[in-house]
Amino acid sequence: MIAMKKITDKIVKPSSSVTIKEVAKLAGVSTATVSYVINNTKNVAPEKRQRVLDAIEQSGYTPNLVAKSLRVKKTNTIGVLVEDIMGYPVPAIINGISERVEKSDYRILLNDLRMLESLFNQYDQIMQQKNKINEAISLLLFGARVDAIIYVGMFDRNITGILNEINKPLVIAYSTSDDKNFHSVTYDNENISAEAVRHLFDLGHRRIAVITGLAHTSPARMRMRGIQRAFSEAGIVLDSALVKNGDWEYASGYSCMIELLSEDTLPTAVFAMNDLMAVGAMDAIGNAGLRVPEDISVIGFDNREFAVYLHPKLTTIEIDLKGIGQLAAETALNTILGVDKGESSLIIPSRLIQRKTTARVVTAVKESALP
Amino acid sequence: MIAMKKITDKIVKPSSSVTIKEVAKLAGVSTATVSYVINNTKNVAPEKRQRVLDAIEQSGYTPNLVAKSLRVKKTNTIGVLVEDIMGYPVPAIINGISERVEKSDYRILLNDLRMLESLFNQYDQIMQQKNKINEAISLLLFGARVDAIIYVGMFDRNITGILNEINKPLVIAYSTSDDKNFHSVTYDNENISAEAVRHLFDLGHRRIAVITGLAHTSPARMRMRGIQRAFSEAGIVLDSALVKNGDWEYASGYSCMIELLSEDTLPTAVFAMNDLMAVGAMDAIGNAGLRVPEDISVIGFDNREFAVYLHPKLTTIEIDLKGIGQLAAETALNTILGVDKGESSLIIPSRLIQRKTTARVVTAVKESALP
DNA sequence: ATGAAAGCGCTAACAC
DNA sequence: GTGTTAGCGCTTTCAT
Repeated sequence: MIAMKKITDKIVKPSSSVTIKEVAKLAGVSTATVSYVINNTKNVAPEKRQRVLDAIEQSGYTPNLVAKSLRVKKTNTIGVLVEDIMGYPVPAIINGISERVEKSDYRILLNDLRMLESLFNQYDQIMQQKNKINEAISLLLFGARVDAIIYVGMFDRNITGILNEINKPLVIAYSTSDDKNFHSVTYDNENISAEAVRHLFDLGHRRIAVITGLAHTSPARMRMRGIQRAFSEAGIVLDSALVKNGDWEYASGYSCMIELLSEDTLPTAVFAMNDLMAVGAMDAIGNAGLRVPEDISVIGFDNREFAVYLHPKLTTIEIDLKGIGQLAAETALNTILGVDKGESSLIIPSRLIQRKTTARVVTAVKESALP
Repeated sequence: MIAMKKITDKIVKPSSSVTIKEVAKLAGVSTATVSYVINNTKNVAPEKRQRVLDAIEQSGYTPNLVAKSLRVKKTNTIGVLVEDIMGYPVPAIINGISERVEKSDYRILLNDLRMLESLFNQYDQIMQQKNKINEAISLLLFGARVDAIIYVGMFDRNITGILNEINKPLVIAYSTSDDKNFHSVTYDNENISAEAVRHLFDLGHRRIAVITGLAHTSPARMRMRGIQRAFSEAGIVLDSALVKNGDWEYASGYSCMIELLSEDTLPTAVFAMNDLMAVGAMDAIGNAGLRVPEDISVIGFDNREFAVYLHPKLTTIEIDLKGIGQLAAETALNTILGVDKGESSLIIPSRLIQRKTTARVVTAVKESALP
């Protein structure tokens, strides 16, 4: 009899149709009692509790979360609003969010703004999309009733003008915001840029060129600040003729490098503000008949997947994308619980990855000839 | 007065606290009437309808979707269960799903199984994860009450043993399933592989090597079938000494190519079953002092992002990932509506992208010297 | 310790 | 054409 019961238990499948009411009847208790044991919200007599547990297993009961959400006015769902899931940092950030959120029994409602299609990289047009953003936020908040929103940017820019009358936590990941009503978690630009040039200094480089990103953008400015700090701290002067303004794209890396190559005295190293421009620079160097890193060292930023398939493998800076996601989720969750830590702008450290495109400045001596 | 009212309308913010009841009171009608106009579900007198519309705008009312879901037993949400969002095909597939689903006013509940962490590419262990998968499905279905599930695979393998007692549509994207209870939408492997070797034939190649993926996997077998078909249709024999078994990873592409290079007569072209192995092969060729495509043509599969940063740019096969996502969503939506088209296994065509690693076999004549 | 019952916000009979 | 109202499945107050 007991054995039979066990077997019966096994073959039962979860079913959407069984409710708390039926479980209650099966266990011979009230629905309230069932609710108490499910949520551990009140003491119930051990034997009753067991009867309930058995009834749950026997019936394959799974609580209807939407009914619960309606009742408790809390969905245990966080809305993840991404500018574009195809944007290179986005999946890794979502990965981090997902990992953290799952631990707390929250779910993710994903909304993809699909900005890459409509923008074609015209960053300036982004602000035109504010309405679309605010509409999505409204839907998430007042329609789906998510408990918090994580906004995942792509462009590491300052987000402003987002609905400020919102009554739920909003944390911005990757991008930043001047608006102190929101939390933002982003990565270190300045210190790591300084570290990158220090790495070049250590290798003996002094004539260091930099290919910047779009000059007015926040990351370009912050990276530049780090670079300048490293120079001034080392008492070395940065030759302004050696800084060329790119636009984050491959082609600009290529053309900036061409310009650099036409100078009277060549740089011995170049810091490109992202990997795309770094590849462009490498190609330009190669086409000019020079070699990386023997003639010119190059260092990128982002550690894109392709960095490791380049020849030689690209020395670059890795952003802890997953860490950003985790911390963003952590922050959202804490704010929901009201244990907000206060600090509104969090920064995750970045990391320099030394690969093969940077080498010591030694004229006419190949890397392979070094000890 | 009118003008003032307009201004007042403008500054009103959406608010989560206003319910249909308050709108009804504001408009001087019943909640039923409000519901009728919101959902266009019954005729209402034009002036009443207008009063309701005004009241909605004035109050900033947004329907509480969780209440509605509970009532109509339908969440307008589709659960997207991905094996790992970091898997290369996944974001593009989600992109396609998102685009399609948004049009029909559905939302996406994202669940990331994060298999990459736990698997380390031990495909065989995947089956051990069945429990985890089924648990996630149960949660989505019976907890969150999604209306359908799209399972996004990474490994293009046959999915079996998934909960078969489910009462909601389940469509498998990218992977396939023998289980005819589910729809699956995947991409073309066989025809496009045949087309790739035909491309090589057209270029005059006859000694064509192939570096396969893990031999027992479904895509490896299907691609091989396409290759063999192309050979037999052309009346050319495939030298079995020229097919080497790789494992999808870079290193295997490299080592297989090394073996190939040690043969008495070299192949003039090699078809690697993915881009990773293609790069490995290219590197081996380069290290052996030979040149791509002058000495050996190479062709990959997947059109990974890095394909375009290689030297020369990789000729490869592009899978229409976004199309897979769109069709998967379309299928799920149709099944929800009961307008299921019947066909359980859908296949999206792939596309050959001719870039610079394939060239005509002409000994001692460089590509650039051709007309 | 337990249960009866109200009510979360909405929709859809059903009655008028 | 419009309103009344029951009820979706759950939690939680309030009695007991």
